[in-house]
Amino acid sequence: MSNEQEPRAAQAHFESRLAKLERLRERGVDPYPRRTERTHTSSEARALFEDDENTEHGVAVVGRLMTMRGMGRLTFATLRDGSGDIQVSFARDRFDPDDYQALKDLDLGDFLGVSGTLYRTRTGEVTVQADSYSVLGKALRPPPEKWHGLRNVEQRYRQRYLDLMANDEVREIFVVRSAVVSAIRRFMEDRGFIEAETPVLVPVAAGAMAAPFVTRHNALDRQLFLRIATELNLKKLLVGGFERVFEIGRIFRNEGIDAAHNPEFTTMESYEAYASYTDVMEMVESLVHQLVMLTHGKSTVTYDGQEIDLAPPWRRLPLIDAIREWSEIDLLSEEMRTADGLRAAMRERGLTPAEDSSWPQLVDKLIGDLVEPRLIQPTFLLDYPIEMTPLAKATEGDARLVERFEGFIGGMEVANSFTELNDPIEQAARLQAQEENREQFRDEDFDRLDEDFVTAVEHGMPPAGGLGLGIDRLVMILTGQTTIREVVLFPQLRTLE
RNA sequence: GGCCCGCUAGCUCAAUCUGGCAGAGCAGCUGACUCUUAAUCAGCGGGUUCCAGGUUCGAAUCCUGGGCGGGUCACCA
Repeated sequence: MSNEQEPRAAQAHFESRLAKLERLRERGVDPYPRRTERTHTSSEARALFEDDENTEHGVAVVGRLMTMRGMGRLTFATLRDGSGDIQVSFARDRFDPDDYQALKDLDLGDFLGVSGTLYRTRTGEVTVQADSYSVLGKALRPPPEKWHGLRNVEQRYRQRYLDLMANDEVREIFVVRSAVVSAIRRFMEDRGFIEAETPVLVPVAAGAMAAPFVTRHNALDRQLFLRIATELNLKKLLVGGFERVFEIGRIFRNEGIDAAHNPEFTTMESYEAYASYTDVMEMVESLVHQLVMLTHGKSTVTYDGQEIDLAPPWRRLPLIDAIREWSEIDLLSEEMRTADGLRAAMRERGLTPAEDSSWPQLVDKLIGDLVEPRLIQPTFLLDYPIEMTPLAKATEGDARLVERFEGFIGGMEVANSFTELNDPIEQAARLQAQEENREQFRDEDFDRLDEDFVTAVEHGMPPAGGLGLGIDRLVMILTGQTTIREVVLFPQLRTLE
């Protein structure tokens, strides 16, 4: 029901529609019937007539009433269904007088069913000449303004259904998103990966460096977390004998909200036994290329005013080289390997690292400030410091680095991959070091030691290449959106009052 | 969290700089109209200008605080 807080004008509109609803009921019309007759979608009906204009085609169409133009004894209306719009016309001489009069009790936004015959109007529009109509769902509130749609950004997010109703280009973004997710699933299945569903509620929020959401299970009387990654459970499946697994799912990180971050977001993680991160690089290039060909029919997209070519091969750039080139800091030198030394060097270059940040945080900031914004064309950054990556295998010949890459497009991180660490003793030690760092730096973002996971690796895990792909950000690139809220149907907002 | 911007009728926007009756289009209501498609024509109604306080004879407008949203910086993989 309409609530009493509501402005008077809105209340009046609501009550006017309620009165029409009552009148329909008084005439014995059920405004919310259980069954619908539909023979054609609106685009099917139009095609049917255009294929053969000389035959009489009877159709029953349905849809939302978008416009209505009454001209005395003749009324035109537009219905919109999932396939598009179709015009219908009501001629008074084809109706019982009461039924024609009752068109007045219809409102924009109502769902209607119309049966009749297809014809072409004098102005050329394929139209259903109605013999009968029925209300399928009376709307008590009006649709957004018909020329300008809904512009208010806050309302677009809070009432996304109105946004979808009014703005075609918004609807198109989510159609593309669906096609992208579906294509990713097909790509993985075609390569022999099987899809897994692992728990969202977990006893330890491990597998990434991020702050978790905390919740509670009453019957078990214990604290649980929402997963911050799907990584560890998927690797347990490698231990169990699946050689190729993936999961498309929501993960949750209790961190800031901005144009590139929503607290819940969707990733595709995959693990392939007997592969390494170089194999994964090729898979990512190939997957993204396939997606851009699907959505654009070519390998290039325009993003934030820049032309980006996603065709393989992508640039491969060692992280250490990237940092050296754009900051002239040699991350491997002795003095840069301490937090104090690195912080001082960053300050000399005009950066503003926090006083209490840990060394991995500083490196992260260095990447974020100086490297990431320059990676507009697709680029793999290779080989990260071991301190910031506890789940990856060390690079051959340099124990300070691990085999890890991140994939960047348009200055955004979209992929993260390791040659997975499968040495249980080293794994336990590396995660233990994360625990100690978290204590020492009071930084909740260090990874956590999950004993169950270590036990699993102790049973023997095959060598593997793993991947995490940020689906929201990929969809941003593929739809030209510069904020994540435009590719998430219901982005997180503060609640009102 | 800092800074900047925004919030006016159901919707899209004016009026805010320079304080002086808060307007328009769409939507709604009444009527006319058998070829409209942003229908048209005639008429009507609709406002706690985000909230609270202040300055003033007078506040949508200026000031202070707050809310929500957007941008940006910081933080955050």
